[in-house]
Amino acid sequence: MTVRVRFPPSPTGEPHVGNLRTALFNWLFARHHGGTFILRIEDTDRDRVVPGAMEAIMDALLWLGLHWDEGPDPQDPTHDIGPYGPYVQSRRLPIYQRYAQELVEAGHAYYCYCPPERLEQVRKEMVRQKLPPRYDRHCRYLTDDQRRELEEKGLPRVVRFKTPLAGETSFYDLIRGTITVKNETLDDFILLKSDGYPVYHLASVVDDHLMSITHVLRGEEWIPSTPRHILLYQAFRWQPPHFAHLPMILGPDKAKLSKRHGDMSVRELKGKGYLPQALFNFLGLLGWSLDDHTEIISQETFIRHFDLDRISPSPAIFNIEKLNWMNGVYIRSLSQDELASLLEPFFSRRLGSVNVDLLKQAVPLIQERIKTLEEAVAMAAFVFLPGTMEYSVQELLGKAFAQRPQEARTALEAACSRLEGLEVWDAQTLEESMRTLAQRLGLRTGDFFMLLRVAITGRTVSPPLFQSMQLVGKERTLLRLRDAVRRLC
RNA sequence: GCCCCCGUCGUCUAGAGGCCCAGGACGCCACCCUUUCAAGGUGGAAAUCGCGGGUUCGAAUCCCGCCGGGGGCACCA
Repeated sequence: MTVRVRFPPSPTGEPHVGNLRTALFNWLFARHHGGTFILRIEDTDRDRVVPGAMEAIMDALLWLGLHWDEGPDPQDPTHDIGPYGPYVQSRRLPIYQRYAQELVEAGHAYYCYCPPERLEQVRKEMVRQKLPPRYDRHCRYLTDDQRRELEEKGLPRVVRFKTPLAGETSFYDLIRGTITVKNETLDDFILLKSDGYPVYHLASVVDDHLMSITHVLRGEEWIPSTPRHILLYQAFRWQPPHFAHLPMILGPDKAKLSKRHGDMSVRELKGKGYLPQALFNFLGLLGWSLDDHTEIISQETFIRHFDLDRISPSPAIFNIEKLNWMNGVYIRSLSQDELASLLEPFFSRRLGSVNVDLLKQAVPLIQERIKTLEEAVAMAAFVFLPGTMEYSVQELLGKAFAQRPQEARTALEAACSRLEGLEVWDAQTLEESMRTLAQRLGLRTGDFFMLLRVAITGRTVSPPLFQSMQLVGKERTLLRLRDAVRRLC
């Protein structure tokens, strides 16, 4: 039997790394086993559906390189790819209604006419008695006459599952082993809402069966509802798929990742300049390991080795520091041209369109200094900015010249006249020239260079000075040095 | 309140009875390199394997209890 797995997001907002990790593990599992990876959109809650969210999810998957074999067509999401469609649940309503009806007829489900207010009341009363807040099964025991009467009133109704009152339900989790729950702790959950839409439990069980899903790999927050799903499979007389509940990804506060952790959204990460390869690698190691020492792992290697037996059952905190490091590793592995073209949009967004050729030349100066693409802008802006830089006199003088600003001025003036006469303007010449000048002035090279650095780049931390000067060019370099002199008058 | 899951350095993890007075990685500290910052190199601090009982010649690894953390309990997924 070939493996068929699915990633079933609900389009209710920005996808975050937790969602993406689930998608990644499903994708890796499918690829490793030569199986099929399916994208299914679970949009059965009309109130929570956010316009554009479905597109955002698809963009995130594509960005990471997780292409699906079946699901909405990325070119045109109103169409489907694959033989088991539609893959958007709101387009499958009649199917769920038919199966709900079947369950009612088979005596596994019943209509419930209880208004929300009554349910609320019941729940409150349960809590007051320190009992789990559950439905009291009122409508389960309606007589035929009562039922007919309510039916004639035309009251809105839902379909509820007739959960067995006794016994227990268990399933084998591929990561955690057997998990058993007493049926008496379960209630008669809703299958079909009064608006005719199915609830998750029904929709996912029906679809997983109809789509021949073999393995359900989902977050561990689903463990408590899996017994209900098992009960549904039994009621339908269907063979349930295998289950594996993945460890959750937690925020730094050790709580489940949610909208509250806004910076963990894929859009945010992409916007800050994390590379998809880095995120892929990082996420792949959150709950899974290749061995006891390998950290940088190619997509091919992941596919070759990924399996469920090396997934850890315990939750993991999303450690952005490690992602930063890993992103730096991947940035350094890029070619000059690749990095330049990735950097281009970040620069032009902040500085207006930039000279791509100049950017390409600037890449070697920043490549090993950045952890995210976004950082490059602040680090290399001085290369592209016209005119003088912004900084304080205090920064310019630093500790070395704080007590002797006149010496700093003299040094800068000397640098100006020395540089003016320079015929060749490359890093090597500049360095030789400035080194001898520092010696002549009796200044420590470090102190003197820092003066130049702040004047030319506007910062006390910058890429190597002379390569920077080379890129900035003679004209702007002199302009900025003279400006620095002026500030010291 | 009830049910379920989880528990090895701050964090991600290796470990499936002796190879472990616990290995790797991020981060942190120091030194080297060095015009700043990085990158790179070398070294270091950092887990009494949540706690307490067993089982065993021997336990991070098996069993029990406890504690702690998290998740679930909707006409949300």
